[in-house]
Amino acid sequence: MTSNDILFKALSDPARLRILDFLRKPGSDCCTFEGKVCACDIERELGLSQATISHHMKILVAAELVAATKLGRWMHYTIRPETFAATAAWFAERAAGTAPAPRPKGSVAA
Amino acid sequence: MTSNDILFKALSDPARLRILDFLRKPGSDCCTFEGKVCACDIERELGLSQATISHHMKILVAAELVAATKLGRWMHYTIRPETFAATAAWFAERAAGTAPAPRPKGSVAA
DNA sequence: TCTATATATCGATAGATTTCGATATGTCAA
DNA sequence: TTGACATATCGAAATCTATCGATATATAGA
Repeated sequence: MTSNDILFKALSDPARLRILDFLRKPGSDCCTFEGKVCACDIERELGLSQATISHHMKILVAAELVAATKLGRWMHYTIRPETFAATAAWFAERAAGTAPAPRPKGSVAA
Repeated sequence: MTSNDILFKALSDPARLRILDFLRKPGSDCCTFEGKVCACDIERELGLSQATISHHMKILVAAELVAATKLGRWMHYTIRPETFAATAAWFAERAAGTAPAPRPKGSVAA
């Protein structure tokens, strides 16, 4: 599996897309603080079991879409903008029809 | 299923990613003509059965990643750059951390 | 240390997905 | 119309995935 395979597999589940959306605009309940969202918030937002949320977060972190930091008992999650930016470039490249190998540097249309 | 779900599911299979790559830089064999690739070329390139390729192409077309045109007995496939551009914007939006709803028009960082 | 809480892991199950061979459909050329 | 070829669809097998309850691990507080 390439890292692209891992990335797109991570994005290919509706629950995980909802999690990414929630990380962008979390509510002001519970442990959420300064855009850092804890797992229990996500669990309540999605209505899935704790085990399932833990599983999804592991996949999102492995795909480098989300960063995880442990604060005491809580895990706090945030979007990783670099990965989104790199993926935006991947799509922009293909939208522009340019081949990946023989491209002059700096020409990514992102 | 939203159209994003369909799109990301279409991208979440290694065989389909290889097909998208091949559509960008097809060889000069067989029916390939002016960047239009026929199903038999893809079949030979990937080493999968004809039924499997047909299945994958259906998914890529449904996700609007690929356009299909029938020429006589042959199906010719091409990348749909609009979809890649729109998806690039989707990622760029999230890389920039902007929310989708209350955003002034024209501020997408793509 | 003991208890409560937050998250991770395990094992199982239901449902989805990939893949194939077989067959159907559609199109061109005799 | 008939035969050959390209692609689509069908039905089945194997594998993968999402989900859960149960349990383990880790941390904070008493």
